[in-house]
Amino acid sequence: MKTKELLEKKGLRPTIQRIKVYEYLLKHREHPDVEKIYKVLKEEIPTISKTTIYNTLKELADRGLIIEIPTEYKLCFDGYTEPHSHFICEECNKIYDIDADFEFDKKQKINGHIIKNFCVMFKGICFNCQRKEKS
Amino acid sequence: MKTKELLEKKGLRPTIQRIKVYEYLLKHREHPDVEKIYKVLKEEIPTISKTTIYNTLKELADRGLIIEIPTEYKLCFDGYTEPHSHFICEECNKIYDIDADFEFDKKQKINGHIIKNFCVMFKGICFNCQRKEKS
DNA sequence: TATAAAATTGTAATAAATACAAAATAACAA
DNA sequence: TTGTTATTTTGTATTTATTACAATTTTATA
Repeated sequence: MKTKELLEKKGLRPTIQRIKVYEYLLKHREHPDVEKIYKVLKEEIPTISKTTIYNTLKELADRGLIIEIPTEYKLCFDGYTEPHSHFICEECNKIYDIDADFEFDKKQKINGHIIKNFCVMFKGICFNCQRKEKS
Repeated sequence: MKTKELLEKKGLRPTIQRIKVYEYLLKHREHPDVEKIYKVLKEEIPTISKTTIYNTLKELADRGLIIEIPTEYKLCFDGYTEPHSHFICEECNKIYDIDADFEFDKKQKINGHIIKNFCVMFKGICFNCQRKEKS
Protein backbone atom coordinates (compact mmCIF):
# COMPACT_ATOMS: atom_id res chain seq x y z
CA MET A 1 0.00 0.00 0.00
CA LYS A 2 1.16 3.52 -0.67
CA THR A 3 2.28 5.84 2.11
CA LYS A 4 -0.56 8.16 1.26
CA GLU A 5 -3.18 5.49 1.70
CA LEU A 6 -1.64 4.26 4.93
CA LEU A 7 -1.89 7.77 6.36
CA GLU A 8 -5.51 8.16 5.22
CA LYS A 9 -6.44 4.81 6.70
CA LYS A 10 -5.28 6.11 10.07
CA GLY A 11 -7.26 9.30 9.73
CA LEU A 12 -4.33 11.55 8.86
CA ARG A 13 -4.47 13.90 5.93
CA PRO A 14 -1.67 12.90 3.59
CA THR A 15 0.09 16.22 3.49
CA ILE A 16 3.43 16.45 1.75
CA GLN A 17 5.17 16.88 5.11
CA ARG A 18 3.62 13.77 6.63
CA ILE A 19 4.25 11.71 3.52
CA LYS A 20 7.91 12.73 3.41
CA VAL A 21 8.53 12.09 7.10
CA TYR A 22 6.85 8.69 6.89
CA GLU A 23 8.63 7.75 3.67
CA TYR A 24 11.97 8.74 5.11
CA LEU A 25 11.46 6.36 8.02
CA LEU A 26 10.29 3.55 5.76
CA LYS A 27 13.23 3.90 3.39
CA HIS A 28 16.03 4.56 5.87
CA ARG A 29 16.64 1.98 8.52
CA GLU A 30 19.10 4.07 10.49
CA HIS A 31 16.74 5.00 13.38
CA PRO A 32 17.08 8.76 13.00
CA ASP A 33 16.26 11.40 15.58
CA VAL A 34 14.23 14.58 15.00
CA GLU A 35 17.29 16.60 14.06
CA LYS A 36 18.36 14.17 11.34
CA ILE A 37 14.92 13.99 9.76
CA TYR A 38 14.61 17.76 9.89
CA LYS A 39 17.97 18.35 8.20
CA VAL A 40 17.30 15.89 5.40
CA LEU A 41 13.74 17.00 4.66
CA LYS A 42 14.74 20.66 4.72
CA GLU A 43 16.64 19.98 1.49
CA GLU A 44 13.48 18.91 -0.26
CA ILE A 45 10.98 21.13 1.57
CA PRO A 46 12.91 24.25 2.59
CA THR A 47 9.94 25.72 4.47
CA ILE A 48 9.42 22.70 6.69
CA SER A 49 9.39 23.45 10.38
CA LYS A 50 10.84 21.40 13.19
CA THR A 51 7.52 21.66 15.00
CA THR A 52 5.92 19.84 12.10
CA ILE A 53 8.49 17.06 12.42
CA TYR A 54 7.70 16.75 16.12
CA ASN A 55 3.95 16.81 15.50
CA THR A 56 4.09 14.34 12.65
CA LEU A 57 6.29 11.87 14.49
CA LYS A 58 3.93 11.95 17.45
CA GLU A 59 0.91 11.36 15.24
CA LEU A 60 2.58 8.51 13.37
CA ALA A 61 3.69 6.89 16.62
CA ASP A 62 0.27 7.27 18.26
CA ARG A 63 -1.26 5.42 15.34
CA GLY A 64 1.34 2.67 15.34
CA LEU A 65 2.80 3.54 11.96
CA ILE A 66 6.23 4.08 13.46
CA ILE A 67 8.04 3.11 16.66
CA GLU A 68 9.62 5.43 19.20
CA ILE A 69 12.96 4.27 20.56
CA PRO A 70 13.89 6.11 23.75
CA THR A 71 17.61 6.03 24.49
CA GLU A 72 19.73 7.55 27.23
CA TYR A 73 20.65 10.29 24.81
CA LYS A 74 17.66 11.10 22.68
CA LEU A 75 14.44 9.83 21.20
CA CYS A 76 14.88 7.94 17.93
CA PHE A 77 12.38 6.60 15.45
CA ASP A 78 11.85 3.47 13.39
CA GLY A 79 9.54 3.00 10.43
CA TYR A 80 9.93 -0.77 10.54
CA THR A 81 7.10 -2.00 12.74
CA GLU A 82 7.35 -5.79 12.38
CA PRO A 83 8.27 -7.39 15.72
CA HIS A 84 11.98 -6.98 16.27
CA SER A 85 14.45 -5.73 18.85
CA HIS A 86 17.18 -3.13 18.97
CA PHE A 87 20.79 -3.01 19.92
CA ILE A 88 22.49 0.22 20.93
CA CYS A 89 26.26 0.55 20.96
CA GLU A 90 27.62 2.28 24.03
CA GLU A 91 30.64 3.48 22.05
CA CYS A 92 29.14 5.04 18.94
CA ASN A 93 25.49 5.11 20.10
CA LYS A 94 24.36 3.65 16.79
CA ILE A 95 21.16 1.62 16.87
CA TYR A 96 20.92 -1.69 15.01
CA ASP A 97 17.90 -3.87 14.28
CA ILE A 98 17.96 -7.31 15.86
CA ASP A 99 15.73 -10.08 14.58
CA ALA A 100 15.24 -11.69 17.96
CA ASP A 101 11.74 -13.00 18.42
CA PHE A 102 10.54 -12.78 21.97
CA GLU A 103 7.38 -14.71 22.46
CA PHE A 104 4.77 -12.68 24.18
CA ASP A 105 1.00 -12.68 24.04
CA LYS A 106 0.01 -9.05 24.02
CA LYS A 107 -3.55 -9.85 25.03
CA GLN A 108 -2.55 -11.02 28.45
CA LYS A 109 -2.37 -8.73 31.43
CA ILE A 110 0.62 -8.53 33.74
CA ASN A 111 0.01 -7.58 37.36
CA GLY A 112 -3.33 -6.19 36.21
CA HIS A 113 -1.78 -3.87 33.62
CA ILE A 114 -3.06 -4.02 30.05
CA ILE A 115 -0.12 -4.64 27.74
CA LYS A 116 -0.34 -2.89 24.39
CA ASN A 117 3.20 -3.51 23.26
CA PHE A 118 6.70 -4.11 24.48
CA CYS A 119 10.21 -3.55 23.30
CA VAL A 120 13.58 -5.10 23.93
CA MET A 121 16.79 -3.12 23.91
CA PHE A 122 20.22 -4.73 23.93
CA LYS A 123 23.30 -2.77 24.86
CA GLY A 124 26.99 -3.37 24.34
CA ILE A 125 29.80 -2.90 21.84
CA CYS A 126 28.84 -3.13 18.21
CA PHE A 127 30.65 -5.07 15.52
CA ASN A 128 32.29 -1.98 14.09
CA CYS A 129 33.55 -0.52 17.36
CA GLN A 130 35.13 -3.86 18.28
CA ARG A 131 37.30 -3.66 15.17
CA LYS A 132 38.34 -0.09 15.93
CA GLU A 133 39.41 -0.99 19.47
CA LYS A 134 41.65 -3.82 18.29
CA SER A 135 43.73 -1.59 16.04
CA MET B 1 26.58 -4.91 52.52
CA LYS B 2 26.37 -1.26 53.36
CA THR B 3 25.93 1.41 50.71
CA LYS B 4 29.27 2.87 51.69
CA GLU B 5 31.11 -0.37 51.08
CA LEU B 6 29.34 -0.98 47.79
CA LEU B 7 30.51 2.40 46.56
CA GLU B 8 34.09 1.78 47.71
CA LYS B 9 34.14 -1.62 46.06
CA LYS B 10 33.40 0.10 42.76
CA GLY B 11 36.15 2.65 43.27
CA LEU B 12 33.90 5.53 44.26
CA ARG B 13 34.60 7.60 47.32
CA PRO B 14 31.61 7.28 49.58
CA THR B 15 30.75 10.93 49.88
CA ILE B 16 27.57 11.92 51.62
CA GLN B 17 26.04 12.98 48.30
CA ARG B 18 26.75 9.64 46.64
CA ILE B 19 25.57 7.67 49.63
CA LYS B 20 22.31 9.60 49.79
CA VAL B 21 21.60 9.34 46.06
CA TYR B 22 22.33 5.63 46.08
CA GLU B 23 20.32 5.01 49.27
CA TYR B 24 17.38 6.91 47.87
CA LEU B 25 17.29 4.63 44.86
CA LEU B 26 17.66 1.50 46.96
CA LYS B 27 14.89 2.48 49.35
CA HIS B 28 12.39 3.98 46.91
CA ARG B 29 11.17 1.77 44.14
CA GLU B 30 9.35 4.53 42.27
CA HIS B 31 11.89 4.95 39.42
CA PRO B 32 12.54 8.65 40.00
CA ASP B 33 14.07 11.12 37.57
CA VAL B 34 16.84 13.63 38.30
CA GLU B 35 14.40 16.33 39.36
CA LYS B 36 12.70 14.13 41.94
CA ILE B 37 15.95 12.98 43.52
CA TYR B 38 17.25 16.54 43.59
CA LYS B 39 14.14 17.90 45.30
CA VAL B 40 14.11 15.21 47.98
CA LEU B 41 17.81 15.31 48.77
CA LYS B 42 17.83 19.10 48.89
CA GLU B 43 15.76 18.80 52.08
CA GLU B 44 18.51 16.86 53.80
CA ILE B 45 21.52 18.43 52.09
CA PRO B 46 20.50 21.99 51.20
CA THR B 47 23.76 22.74 49.41
CA ILE B 48 23.50 19.79 47.03
CA SER B 49 23.77 20.69 43.39
CA LYS B 50 21.88 19.24 40.48
CA THR B 51 25.16 18.71 38.66
CA THR B 52 26.20 16.38 41.47
CA ILE B 53 23.00 14.39 41.02
CA TYR B 54 23.73 14.08 37.31
CA ASN B 55 27.36 13.13 37.93
CA THR B 56 26.54 10.63 40.63
CA LEU B 57 23.80 8.93 38.67
CA LYS B 58 26.11 8.55 35.70
CA GLU B 59 28.85 7.06 37.87
CA LEU B 60 26.49 4.67 39.59
CA ALA B 61 25.03 3.57 36.26
CA ASP B 62 28.45 3.13 34.65
CA ARG B 63 29.41 0.79 37.46
CA GLY B 64 26.19 -1.18 37.32
CA LEU B 65 24.97 -0.14 40.75
CA ILE B 66 21.81 1.35 39.29
CA ILE B 67 19.85 1.05 36.04
CA GLU B 68 18.96 3.81 33.64
CA ILE B 69 15.45 3.63 32.22
CA PRO B 70 15.05 5.82 29.14
CA THR B 71 11.44 6.70 28.41
CA GLU B 72 9.79 8.85 25.78
CA TYR B 73 9.53 11.59 28.34
CA LYS B 74 12.62 11.52 30.48
CA LEU B 75 15.41 9.40 31.87
CA CYS B 76 14.49 7.53 35.03
CA PHE B 77 16.56 5.47 37.45
CA ASP B 78 16.24 2.22 39.33
CA GLY B 79 18.31 1.00 42.28
CA TYR B 80 16.98 -2.52 41.95
CA THR B 81 19.42 -4.33 39.69
CA GLU B 82 18.21 -7.93 39.85
CA PRO B 83 16.96 -9.08 36.43
CA HIS B 84 13.49 -7.70 35.92
CA SER B 85 11.44 -5.74 33.41
CA HIS B 86 9.48 -2.54 33.43
CA PHE B 87 6.01 -1.45 32.50
CA ILE B 88 5.21 2.15 31.68
CA CYS B 89 1.64 3.42 31.68
CA GLU B 90 0.80 5.59 28.69
CA GLU B 91 -1.84 7.42 30.74
CA CYS B 92 -0.02 8.40 33.93
CA ASN B 93 3.54 7.59 32.75
CA LYS B 94 4.23 5.74 35.97
CA ILE B 95 6.82 2.97 35.78
CA TYR B 96 6.18 -0.38 37.46
CA ASP B 97 8.54 -3.28 38.08
CA ILE B 98 7.64 -6.51 36.32
CA ASP B 99 9.05 -9.83 37.43
CA ALA B 100 9.17 -11.34 33.99
CA ASP B 101 12.22 -13.46 33.43
CA PHE B 102 13.49 -13.36 29.91
CA GLU B 103 16.08 -16.01 29.28
CA PHE B 104 19.13 -14.62 27.65
CA ASP B 105 22.76 -15.60 27.75
CA LYS B 106 24.66 -12.36 27.95
CA LYS B 107 27.89 -13.97 26.85
CA GLN B 108 26.63 -14.67 23.37
CA LYS B 109 27.04 -12.24 20.53
CA ILE B 110 24.22 -11.16 18.26
CA ASN B 111 25.07 -10.21 14.70
CA GLY B 112 28.65 -9.78 15.89
CA HIS B 113 27.72 -7.28 18.60
CA ILE B 114 28.91 -7.93 22.14
CA ILE B 115 25.89 -7.88 24.45
CA LYS B 116 26.54 -6.44 27.89
CA ASN B 117 22.96 -6.20 29.01
CA PHE B 118 19.42 -5.83 27.81
CA CYS B 119 16.15 -4.46 29.05
CA VAL B 120 12.50 -5.08 28.35
CA MET B 121 9.90 -2.37 28.49
CA PHE B 122 6.19 -3.06 28.39
CA LYS B 123 3.71 -0.34 27.59
CA GLY B 124 -0.01 0.00 28.07
CA ILE B 125 -2.63 1.05 30.62
CA CYS B 126 -1.82 0.40 34.25
CA PHE B 127 -4.09 -1.16 36.81
CA ASN B 128 -4.90 2.18 38.41
CA CYS B 129 -5.72 4.07 35.23
CA GLN B 130 -8.08 1.28 34.14
CA ARG B 131 -10.19 1.90 37.26
CA LYS B 132 -10.26 5.64 36.70
CA GLU B 133 -11.50 5.22 33.14
CA LYS B 134 -14.41 3.01 34.18
CA SER B 135 -15.84 5.60 36.57
C1' DT C 1 50.07 20.87 58.76
C1' DA C 2 51.00 21.24 53.80
C1' DT C 3 50.14 19.48 49.37
C1' DA C 4 47.87 17.17 45.80
C1' DA C 5 43.97 14.78 44.09
C1' DA C 6 39.16 14.24 43.90
C1' DA C 7 34.54 15.82 44.38
C1' DT C 8 31.08 19.40 44.72
C1' DT C 9 29.01 23.57 43.56
C1' DG C 10 27.08 27.32 40.82
C1' DT C 11 26.76 29.49 36.65
C1' DA C 12 26.63 29.61 31.86
C1' DA C 13 25.84 27.37 27.63
C1' DT C 14 23.68 24.03 24.81
C1' DA C 15 20.12 20.96 23.35
C1' DA C 16 15.51 19.00 23.35
C1' DA C 17 10.78 19.56 23.57
C1' DT C 18 6.50 22.17 23.96
C1' DA C 19 3.10 26.05 23.59
C1' DC C 20 0.79 28.90 20.86
C1' DA C 21 -0.80 32.39 17.62
C1' DA C 22 -0.63 33.65 12.80
C1' DA C 23 -0.49 32.14 8.14
C1' DA C 24 -1.30 28.74 4.75
C1' DT C 25 -3.73 24.97 2.95
C1' DA C 26 -7.46 21.85 2.02
C1' DA C 27 -12.40 20.30 2.21
C1' DC C 28 -16.69 21.22 0.83
C1' DA C 29 -21.20 23.63 0.63
C1' DA C 30 -23.48 27.16 -1.88
C1' DT D 1 -15.86 28.71 -9.04
C1' DT D 2 -16.19 31.19 -4.60
C1' DG D 3 -16.73 31.64 0.35
C1' DT D 4 -16.56 29.53 4.77
C1' DT D 5 -14.74 26.45 8.00
C1' DA D 6 -11.63 23.12 9.77
C1' DT D 7 -7.11 21.41 9.62
C1' DT D 8 -2.29 21.79 9.21
C1' DT D 9 1.95 24.17 9.02
C1' DT D 10 5.09 27.57 10.36
C1' DG D 11 7.90 30.55 13.28
C1' DT D 12 8.81 32.36 17.55
C1' DA D 13 9.01 32.20 22.35
C1' DT D 14 9.20 29.29 26.46
C1' DT D 15 10.21 25.69 29.09
C1' DT D 16 12.77 21.74 30.42
C1' DA D 17 16.74 18.72 30.29
C1' DT D 18 21.53 18.19 30.01
C1' DT D 19 26.33 19.36 29.69
C1' DA D 20 30.61 22.21 30.27
C1' DC D 21 33.60 24.17 33.16
C1' DA D 22 36.03 27.05 36.52
C1' DA D 23 36.13 28.03 41.37
C1' DT D 24 35.63 26.25 45.74
C1' DT D 25 35.53 22.71 49.08
C1' DT D 26 36.68 18.36 50.85
C1' DT D 27 39.51 14.40 51.49
C1' DA D 28 43.68 11.54 51.61
C1' DT D 29 48.15 11.27 52.71
C1' DA D 30 52.99 12.79 52.79
